Amino acid sequence: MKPTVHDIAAHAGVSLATVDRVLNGRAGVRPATREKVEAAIEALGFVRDVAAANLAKGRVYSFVFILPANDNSFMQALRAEVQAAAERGRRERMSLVMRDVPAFDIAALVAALDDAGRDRPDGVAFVAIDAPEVRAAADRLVEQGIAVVTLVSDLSGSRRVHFAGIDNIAAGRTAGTLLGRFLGGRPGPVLPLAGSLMVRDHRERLEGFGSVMAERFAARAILPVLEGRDDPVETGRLVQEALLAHPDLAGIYSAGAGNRGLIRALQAGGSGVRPVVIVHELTGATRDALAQDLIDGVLNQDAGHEVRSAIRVLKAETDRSAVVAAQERIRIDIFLKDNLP
Amino acid sequence: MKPTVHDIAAHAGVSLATVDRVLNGRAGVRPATREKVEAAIEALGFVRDVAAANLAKGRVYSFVFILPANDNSFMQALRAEVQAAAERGRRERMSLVMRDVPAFDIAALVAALDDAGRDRPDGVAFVAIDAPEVRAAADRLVEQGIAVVTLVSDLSGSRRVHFAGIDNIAAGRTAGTLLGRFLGGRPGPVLPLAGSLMVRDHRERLEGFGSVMAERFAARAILPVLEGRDDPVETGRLVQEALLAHPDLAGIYSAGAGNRGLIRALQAGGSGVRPVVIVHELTGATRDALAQDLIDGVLNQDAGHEVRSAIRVLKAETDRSAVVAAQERIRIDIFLKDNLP
DNA sequence: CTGTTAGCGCTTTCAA
DNA sequence: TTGAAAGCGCTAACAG
Repeated sequence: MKPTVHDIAAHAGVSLATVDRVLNGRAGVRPATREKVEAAIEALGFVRDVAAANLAKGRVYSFVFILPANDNSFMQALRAEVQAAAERGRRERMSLVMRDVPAFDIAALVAALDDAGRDRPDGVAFVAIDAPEVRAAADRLVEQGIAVVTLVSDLSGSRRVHFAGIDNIAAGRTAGTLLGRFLGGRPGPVLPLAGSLMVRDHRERLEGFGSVMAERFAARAILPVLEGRDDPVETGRLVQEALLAHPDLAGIYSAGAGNRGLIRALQAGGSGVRPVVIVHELTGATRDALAQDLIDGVLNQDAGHEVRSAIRVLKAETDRSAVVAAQERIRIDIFLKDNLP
Repeated sequence: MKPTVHDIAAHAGVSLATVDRVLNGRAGVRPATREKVEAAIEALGFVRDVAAANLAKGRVYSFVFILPANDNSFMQALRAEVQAAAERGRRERMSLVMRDVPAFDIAALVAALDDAGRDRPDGVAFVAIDAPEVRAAADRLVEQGIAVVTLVSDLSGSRRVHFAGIDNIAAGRTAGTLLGRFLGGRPGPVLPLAGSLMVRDHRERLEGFGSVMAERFAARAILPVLEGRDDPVETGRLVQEALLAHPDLAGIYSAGAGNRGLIRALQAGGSGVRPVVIVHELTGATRDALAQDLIDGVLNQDAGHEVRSAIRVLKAETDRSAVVAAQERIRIDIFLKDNLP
């Protein structure tokens, strides 16, 4: 049978309370006593039962998720995943509240972070805007002993314990290789599209994309980046114009959201061979477009995985326990028509 | 505060024991009483605390993993993941034992399954060989009330509760599209490679591969499948011969293991442009080959994910609780040089 | 500084 | 058919 606190108390010749104090690193134990207990723990190979401990503590993990009130499909999916996790959480001694903040609003995000801190939750997860004020606010939470995790978009130089999101430079490079190789010898320029170059993830994707194109497909002309503000209408308009301006357009890489507009423009595109298209995020629209051969590949980050991972990391941080590193690496999923889930 | 068994006992005007009997569907409760309790559960929105229940039961989940004593990198990785999970399990009231059986040996696998059943574990996970005898043995376990999960390779028509592995037909199709598109207009035939056509996963991969080639790249000549028995030496020899016999060989799809041999043959290949190569399973060898531009893409199944998923499903089955379906779908990971983990 | 004792939420004898 | 009471492994007052 696995040894329990009782066994180690007996073995060390002390009471349960003392064992508990040593186990939890609380003060008020004479060094000699502490050593006896530690020796017993070592000797019996004791590992504490976290479930029992949490039960005794009456612990309820309390986490706050702060998400941008952005209306694109990806953010909707992310919110749905947080919601689902919150519901499951009831079964597992976890209270998870979700708060919306206006998108791309630094002041609002800072306020939300400070606000979240006031309730003294065990952990906070949020989609970062990469700004010094936000970094400072995140660090204030860490200062209070609250575990902080960034979600989808990271915050450089901050003391957040973890980033639950993909490597966007690698994603951009992957898109570049896919697009370059799918194009093969087909002539014509390539159009990069983003939501906004102010957002770190889009910027990094284009950076990765650009470097691969320069390294491996140097002959290919790259048009200037168009910014569609993650808005389907705006994006659609920009693409339509580009298709007219460049009848020989060979490829499109859409690093941002608003792909419904891109897809509509492609459908309307009409005559000629359509360009090779790689986009981000598997949504209803991009999924259908892939199935109908309107686009060629979708890079995706799994919102469900990101949310579950953020929760696991926050829990582990609260318990001071370890995570399985490999499980918390968010993959860059590549979907072709053939491996749609 | 979340309602507990005490609350519902009070609300229903019965004792804890009766509540427990109803909760666990045990006999010996008058229908009228049962209904009172069920009404209280409903009214208070009670959800049982599984951790507390397991503590009280002194439950230790007991699972057996049966893996082929196959020496390729993938199986080694799989065994390492099971080992790691077993170690973590000590912390989480789980006893996980791993048993080896000779690879591709139906009788040995059947014996191992029957043997596992004798210890009456809560669940068994194993890499299936798709044969009627194995199916019967698996069903015998299910009959005993043991949860059964197949791992990596599935068992058609059996009563296993879950398959923790990838969709191999889709994987083959994906490989086909990648290879076909990477080839573009480059002339020359394509060589499919497998470990053995007796194994279901390899067969399915080639099936998917073949259908995509026929549908979308009909002009491309496909050479007869070569079987390398998942052995590096044998596979290397076959590829070397093929390279000599077909100097214009344009592509290779390796659906099985033994890729070290393939890679060596490619390195030796020397003169001319090397074929476009897509293989399965990210190992040390395939990873290096990808980084060095010796091969073009790796399809992968995440052994760690498969093992963790199998465990989650077995646990859920034992507890009669639900899983997050999306979390248990094993992805077909696609790795290019640019998104290596 | 250390020990005693009463739980956390649930299950399980053993009586009634 | 039902209930009282003890206890799973751990923590947290409260004494001493």
